[in-house]
Amino acid sequence: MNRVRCLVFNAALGPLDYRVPPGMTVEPGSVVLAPLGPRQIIGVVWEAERLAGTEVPDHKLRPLLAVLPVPPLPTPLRRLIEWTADYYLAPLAAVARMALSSTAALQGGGTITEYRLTGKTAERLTPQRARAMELLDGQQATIRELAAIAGVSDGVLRGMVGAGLLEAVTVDSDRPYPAADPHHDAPALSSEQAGAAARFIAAVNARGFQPFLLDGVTGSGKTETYFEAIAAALEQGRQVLVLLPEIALTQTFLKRFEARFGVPPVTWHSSLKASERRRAWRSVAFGEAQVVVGARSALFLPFAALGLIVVDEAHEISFKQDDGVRYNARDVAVMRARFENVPVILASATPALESLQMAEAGRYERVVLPARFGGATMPDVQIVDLRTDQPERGHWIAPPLVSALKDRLDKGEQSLLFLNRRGYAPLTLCRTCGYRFQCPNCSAWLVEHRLSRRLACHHCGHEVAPPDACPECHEPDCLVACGPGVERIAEEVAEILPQARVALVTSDTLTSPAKAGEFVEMASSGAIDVIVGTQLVTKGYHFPELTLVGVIDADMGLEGGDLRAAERTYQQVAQVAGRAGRGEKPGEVMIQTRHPEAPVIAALASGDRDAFYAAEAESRRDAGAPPFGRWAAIIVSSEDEAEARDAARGIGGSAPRLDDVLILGPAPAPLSLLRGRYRYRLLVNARRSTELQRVIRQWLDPLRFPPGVRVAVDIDPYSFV
DNA sequence: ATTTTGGGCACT
DNA sequence: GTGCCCAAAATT
Repeated sequence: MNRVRCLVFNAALGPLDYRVPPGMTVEPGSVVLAPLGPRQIIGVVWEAERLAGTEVPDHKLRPLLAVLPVPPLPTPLRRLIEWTADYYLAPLAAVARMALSSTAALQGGGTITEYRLTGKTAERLTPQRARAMELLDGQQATIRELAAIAGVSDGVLRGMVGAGLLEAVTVDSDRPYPAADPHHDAPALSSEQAGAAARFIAAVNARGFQPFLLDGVTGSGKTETYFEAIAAALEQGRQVLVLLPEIALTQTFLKRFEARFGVPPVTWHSSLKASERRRAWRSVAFGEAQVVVGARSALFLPFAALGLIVVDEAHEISFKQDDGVRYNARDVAVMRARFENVPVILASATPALESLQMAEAGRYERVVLPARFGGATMPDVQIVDLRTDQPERGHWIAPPLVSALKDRLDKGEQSLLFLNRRGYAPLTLCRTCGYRFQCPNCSAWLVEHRLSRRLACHHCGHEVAPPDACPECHEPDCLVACGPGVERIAEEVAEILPQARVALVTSDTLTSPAKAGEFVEMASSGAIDVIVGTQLVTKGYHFPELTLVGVIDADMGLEGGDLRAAERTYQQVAQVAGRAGRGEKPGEVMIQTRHPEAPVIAALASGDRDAFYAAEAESRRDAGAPPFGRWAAIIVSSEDEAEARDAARGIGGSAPRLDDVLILGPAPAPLSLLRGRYRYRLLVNARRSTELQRVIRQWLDPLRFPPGVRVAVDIDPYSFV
């Protein structure tokens, strides 16, 4: 009997065996529809020897219902799915689901109805019909498009369909994307860029696994360099995946791509509509999409003939997914390249220590672009010590930065103030009774958003209108905003420089590509004097007139639950500093801090990147932190506080006692209440050589928990929140 | 995850 | 015996 093992899309279910009915052919990777009880589910045929399953006798097997009209998931992708599930301790079905992320795509391509002239003529025509007959000659499009071309209403055309003058044609709506031209507008590269590009091109042509660390200062032209590698892959007729942090997927990047290759790339991100998602997924699977630029989820697309992977801004922590399957797209990208047997380029001006270490160990080839493109110089960095140069009461911009801002305004140059905190103020309290506005679902303060008149939780989306009186003591007009957010900084700038044109740039103000485009347009044309923004402004933008960058609070990132706090602060400040002086005029950066002596601040001041990385490496080595040791977090959550605590204690109580594994906790997680769930956390710290996943699997697998308790394991965590 | 099943219990 | 609720088992 012809039986196959299937991975079905249900994380609670193991692999299931089915019978292949006569006349149906399947192979590993085939996407199939299978019966399950009274229901139908989607599954993927898998190599039986790779999926442990309980033996079921032949007579119990039910036949598969259908093979879905998509190419089988390619072998390298199946190996990647297995690796990801194994490494991140995630159910195989949950990972496989990420690869089949468009249900619509699995049902087949979409169709739309277009119309064209039949060639028949009528003896008498109304003026509109005559006009349409003339203008629509040789055209084929939807009714709406034809109506626009002919300058008549839909009704006229529908009448013509009825009269047999127009005929319907069903066309594939998932039509191929226009072809990218590798030679469209090849730029002149500096000799350093050309050298780097040559390395990448050679690797693409060699068609083998080769990881690169493209390490180049901000403004050194990394993008142009890897564009040449993309061109090489296109010439071979192979596909390319470019991963970007979601916020860098801007019009700016797409325009640069279009300028180089003549057409925009295929994009993939979470806000695609179902039909766009279907079109993109299918064109990737059938090998038609040439270059896909996407957020981390693009990593699991079913490329038919991948030739190159690029991870830009590879240091970005947003490549780490923090719910569901907690994978790091940067690391999974390297594994995908390995299974696909293609080169992968990790590009960054501020690489993660983990990536630098891999380069030093010779596992990645390091390609360096040490200087800015076109002769621009690196900005001059100054430290503003907030302990001696105090801002006025209720203000956050210190005197030296105030005078620098005035100076730029006088000269007609642009400034950028960076503070990684949305809203007006992070805390609102009652002056009379001390009441603080807190989220009912999370252990977090509500952030005041003055522009939208809301108090909002940044973790769960809870919002309330700010009341006039204190909810606790009912005293009117007693609520005070504590601490700064970007809105408040913008207000302060307006106060200091009343004549300046100030733009506020956060995810609250740049809510659409159109608004982002508008901002870029205004900033480039000199219609903005001061940009105040969150990390949204730290990347992707290039404003030649921007000569001053002020970092409002460089110490902020050093607090909070981040294992790599110093590194992240370094990266954020270095990235935002890199916006300054990219044109002909040199840039200046002022960093406000209360800890000028902290190694990360000192390194930023002196521009001595190597010293920072060396010091950071040393402290990580001492702490047994990555890349010298390994971390994992176990997060136990429940809507019931006691239930979560008991489950966490149960896990702690059965912890293995091993020499090279240190287990901390359980303790309440820093965000002990998140979206209505109480959370406890254990941290596992192990030597690099430890088989951490095996230890955790053997530890947790035998344990059973009440139905409301969720236990999540985070391998290589970034956030300890 | 969803559906089916079966046991315990109250009620007729 | 029947209906109902909830927990446990099965789903290939």
